[in-house]
Parts: sequence; C-alpha cells; structure tokens
Amino acid sequence: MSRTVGIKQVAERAGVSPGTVSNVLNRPERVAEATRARVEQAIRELGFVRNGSASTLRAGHSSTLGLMVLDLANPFFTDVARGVEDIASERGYAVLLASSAESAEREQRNLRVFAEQRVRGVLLTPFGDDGETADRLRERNVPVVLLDHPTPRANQCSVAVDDVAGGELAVRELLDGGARTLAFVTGPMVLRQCADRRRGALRALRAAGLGREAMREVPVGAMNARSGQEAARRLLETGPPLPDAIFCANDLLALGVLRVLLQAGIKVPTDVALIGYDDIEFSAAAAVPLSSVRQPTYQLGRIATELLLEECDESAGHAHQQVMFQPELVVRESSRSASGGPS
Amino acid sequence: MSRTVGIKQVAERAGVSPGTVSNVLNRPERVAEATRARVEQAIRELGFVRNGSASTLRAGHSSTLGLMVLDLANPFFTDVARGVEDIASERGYAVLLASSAESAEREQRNLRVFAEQRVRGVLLTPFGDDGETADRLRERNVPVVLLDHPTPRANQCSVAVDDVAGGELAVRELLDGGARTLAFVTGPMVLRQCADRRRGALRALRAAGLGREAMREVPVGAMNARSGQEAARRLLETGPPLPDAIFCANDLLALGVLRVLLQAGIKVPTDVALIGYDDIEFSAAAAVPLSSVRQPTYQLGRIATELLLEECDESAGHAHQQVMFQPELVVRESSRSASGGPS
DNA sequence: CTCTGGGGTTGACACGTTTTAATGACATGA
DNA sequence: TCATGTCATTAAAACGTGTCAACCCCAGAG
Repeated sequence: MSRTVGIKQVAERAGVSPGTVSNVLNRPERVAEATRARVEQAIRELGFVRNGSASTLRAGHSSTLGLMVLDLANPFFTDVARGVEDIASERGYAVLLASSAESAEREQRNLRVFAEQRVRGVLLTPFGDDGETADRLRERNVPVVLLDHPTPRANQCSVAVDDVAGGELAVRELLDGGARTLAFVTGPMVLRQCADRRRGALRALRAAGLGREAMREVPVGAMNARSGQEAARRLLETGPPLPDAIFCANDLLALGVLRVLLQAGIKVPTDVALIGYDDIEFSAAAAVPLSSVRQPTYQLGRIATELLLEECDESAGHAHQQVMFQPELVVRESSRSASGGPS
Repeated sequence: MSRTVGIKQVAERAGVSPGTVSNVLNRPERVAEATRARVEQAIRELGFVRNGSASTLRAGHSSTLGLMVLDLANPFFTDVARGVEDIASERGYAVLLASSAESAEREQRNLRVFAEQRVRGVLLTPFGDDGETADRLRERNVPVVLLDHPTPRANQCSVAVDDVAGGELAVRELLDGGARTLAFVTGPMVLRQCADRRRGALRALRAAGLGREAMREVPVGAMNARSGQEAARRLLETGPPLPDAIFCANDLLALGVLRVLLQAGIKVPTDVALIGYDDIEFSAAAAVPLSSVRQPTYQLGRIATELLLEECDESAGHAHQQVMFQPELVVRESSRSASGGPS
C-alpha cells in the first residue's frame, strides 16, 4: 500500500531537499555530480514519475500541444498527425489529439478540453473559416497555428496548400481529357477546403471558355466514402445524361463514387472520368487507380509544429509566417481514357 | 492585460466564496438556486475555464483516458478510436490518443506521458504480449483494459476478437477455393495479432490434411501497405512457382500485395487468390475487391471504454471481464476465381 | 423564550511541483 | 584573521482547485 511517491519521498530517500530533486529534474547542471547520482538512483528505486498536473499548475501551462483535425478517419489527417507527433516528441512535447469530426459542436467541446488542460499551443484545422475560434484562443494567450488553412492576417501563423490551384489542376486535367460537362462532389461549403477547390474548378472552367452551368454541384454532408456513395447514387438517379467527368473534393468521396459507378456497370474513365483530391495511399490501389492532387501532407504537420513551437518559445522573437505549398497533379487511370477521352 | 481568471475571480464577482464556486461546478445541487445563477453568470462574463491541472492535482487523478493503439494510420484503429471517443465524451471524459507505431520504445514513452498526466485509466493495445506493461500500470493503481488483446488472467479486463478463429476462417476460405500452396504475409510475431492469425491458419491447414510446409511465411517489419508491397516483391523475386493463394495478416498488407501483383500482370484471383484481415473500408473498393475477415471494430472501442469506466468508478464493485468477439468472413472477389479456383 | 436541526455558505488547508531569496561551506586573496 | 566570492543546497512561498469541518441563519418544536 505504497503512498503516492512524489518529489518529497525521493528527496527523503536521497537525503536532500525537495528543491534539489526538482533541480535534478529541470536544471541538472546546477547540482553536484555526486548528489545528482544519489537522487537519480532514488528516483529509479521508487519508480517516481513527475506529476504533470503539479508542474503545469505551477508553470501556468503544460508541455502538451493540442492537435485538432477535421476527421481522424481520413488518411490525409493521420499523415499530418504523424508529422506533428514526430516533431513534438523530438522536442519533448506530448500531443493531445482530437477530431472535430466535421462538427462545430465537437470542435468547441474539444477546444474546451484543450483549454482546461492548459495546452501550450494549438494546431487547428478549423471547421468554419471565420477565424473567430482561433481569435478566442489567442485572446487567452494560447499560440495557434492554422493547419491546412491559409490566412490573410499577419497576426498568426498558418500552413496550407493552395487549394484553389489544386482545384484548377484537377479540373483542367479533366477538361484536357476531353470532358465538357462536369460534376463536383463536395462536402459542405463552410469547409474552406471545399470552397477553395470549387473556386479553382470554376477558374479552370472559365479558362476553357465554359460557363459555370457546365459543372453540376453535388453537395453532401460529410467528406467520407459513405457520402461519396450517396452522391453517386444521386447522380445516377436524377438523370441518364451523366456528366463526362466527376471531380471529388476528396479521395474518400472519390472512392465512394467510384464504387457505386462500377457497381452500376459504368466504365471509368471511358464512360465517366474521375479525379479526387489528397492522393491518399489507398487511391493508387483502387479498382481504377485514382488520379488525384497530391499535397505534402507529412511536411504540413512538421512545419506547422515547428512554427508553433517557435511561437511558444517566447525567448525567440517570433515572426508570424503564412506558409503556402503548391499541390501537384498525379495522373493515374481514372481521369482520362486511353483514347484521350470523349470529345 | 487581464490576469488569469480563476475560481477566485469568479467568486469575487459573484459575491461569494471560492468554495461556493467550486460547489457550483462539482455539486450544483448543494447550492441555492439564486446563488448558482449568479455564479454561472459570473463564469460566463469572465470566460472562466476550470484549470484542469489544479483539479487533477487536488483529486489525484484526471478525468482523461489514455488510448494507445498500434498504428493510427490503420483504419482499423481509427474506427476503434471513434468508439472510444464516443463513449468517453458521453461520460465527460477526454481521450489522450497515442500510437505506439509498432515500436516498444514509443509505447513506453507514450505510457510515461500518460503516467505524468495521471490519466484515470488506460486502453492499451500492447505491442508485446508479455503483459508486463499492463502489470506495471496496475501497480500504480491505473486501471487498464486490454484492447484487441485477450488475456487468460482473471485480474484484468480485456476486449478482443478471436484471431485464431479468424485466421482459420481466412485460410479455410482459400483452401475451399482450391488452393493447395499458400503464403502468409505477416508482421512481426511479437504482435499477438500476427501470431494468433498464424495459428488459426495452421489449424485450417491441418484440418485440410496439409502440413505446415504448404504455407510459406513472408514476414515483414510493419503492418502497412508499404510492407505489403515489399512482401509481394520478395515473393515474385524468389521463385516463379507462386503460391496458389496469399493470406495477409492485415488488409493494409493485402492492399500492398495486391498492387504489386497487378502491376506484375498477375491476375487475382485467377492466378493467385488473396485474402486480408480487418475488412477496412478501403478493401471493398480495391482494384480487386478484397475478401477479408471482419471484426466489430467500433463495438470493440465502445465496450472496452465502458469496462474501463466501470473499473474507474470505484463505487461500483467491478468484476473483471474478458470479452471475446467472433470474427466474420467477408467473401468478395479476391479470394476465389469465378470458376471455383485452381484445382 | 430556548433548543434543535438542517440547508447554505465559508475559510482554511492540502495536493506536488517550481522558483527565489537566503544560507552554508569552502577557498582565495588581502 | 577577515573580507570576499563561488558554488551547492535549502526553506518557504506560490500556483488554482476540492474538501471538510465549522459556522450562520432561520424555521419549527418544545
């Protein structure tokens, strides 16, 4: 029935004061070789583990970062998370991982948990794009880096990929394949990712001399495969004249769409061309290997974390940065038929 | 330059003592209607957020659960995590999510973070199977529920799926399809999942009157698609007589294998049959829809969390349970050719 | 009138750590 | 011998919350 072992018990065992133990833990250089060894042995013998809450309470903030993504089930975000964790743990930070599951309510709830835990900083892929959420955090002196979300404002860091350019790349590819009528399968427009990719798509249309009526929009509630299937069914039901090509705001959506199309006996890309976004690992292995728009996912997480830690480290004068990567088109089989597509 | 707002500031503003504010937060029924309203308003006005570290410090434990999985990039585990988060947040608990990335060192490091944060309990998919890790946690009075890991020991809870039965199902399916020589693509044998599925596979072989030499084992370092590709390349390189069928310990491995086979012009299932494990969402959408072994993934997370919370709630006399689900075979196209397979 | 009881509220302490100013030990130089 | 300085260690005071015994007030009973 060993009582909880704290810095005090360690001190007693090593024959020093609690303050010295604390010094061994935090500024080992200030303590004499011999005593340090004694303390360290006592720590091992007692199996002491520092009480993080007490440290946090005393310091006013923890050594934990909060990472909030839109959807943990999306390989895109787990890749980002890998990048975040790698850097964070390298620097001695732990990561509190949470998913807003594309719901404003869950986002707020999770941010409250972050706040209660007094996380040192937050990496946020916001659900809405108003920036209000981030502002509220900054008011509380919590550094925030926007993740996969650009910002025009100079008072905060952000790391993002140019989704307008990406949308343009995708649709240009479809148009180059010969498509003249399109469908855009997308999640809710409050998601900046969707809105920007749509803008890019429209831009590509315009550049090709087509009006926006050439692209039918098929909005669904979430950015996952299930919603993709729903979208495809809706497309099939509402009219036989299928579009020449479909642009999905997301690879998950695209995989769902693809599945339903194939089940309905529709050939991809011969009957309908298809392109997704994110280039998740599974896209290359799909029934018809999926063309997509690749982003430097892992890098996104790394860079964002580095910026955040730099901002947390008040010693260094930190200049806010808005990093913007360029996406890259990955052409596989789904986007244009071997013949060059319908014309 | 507002000073940090704590229970004390709230008390002052509401004209009550700090103790009362604490009561409003933790035992609202003990405080009179009118004062409660006043306090709650003060809380809103000041934007007060309870300091979790202080609570934790005082209480001796947080209201946070630790969840450690083998691989966050594996949809199997993100599904489990969804189940965990749903139950946890329903009961007012937060979830500290960590991935051991199939590395003993990372597992230990993350568990140390859990320990420092004084998590209330841990859901653990252990990397090794010796049970020592779980024991050490229990010594510290941290309730542990083993997740996706059965235990014969009556002194702890566990939730698992019968992987031996699953391995048997998978291989029997391949044998029923006419296969006589097999390959087993698997992660390291320290992973219980791999070891058990292998045992099941061997049992199926025996039942069919075949010796263990009928199944060639192809071990790889990790349970992901990249490793699957590596395994397939190794199979292709080492000899033209390919096995009739391949059993992968994991859908991720199977997707990797599938990809390389198809690239090499090998027809699945005509030339080689293939079956995976987990039935992740992407398997159905693969180039050749993947046969697999389905587990009640989401349920796994839910039940495990319920058990853990029950164990944390010391008031209720908690009886340790070992829950074991049965897996289910999902036959798609990859496991047997339309003709009934080679014979 | 006093006594009793109970609901509502308070004040003070404890939780485990970090930090700061103070203390002690010891050597050096005057 | 004493002043001075350096280095290692210590004692004590926070940090913000939860708990618990004590307290106050008022109603109802005697």
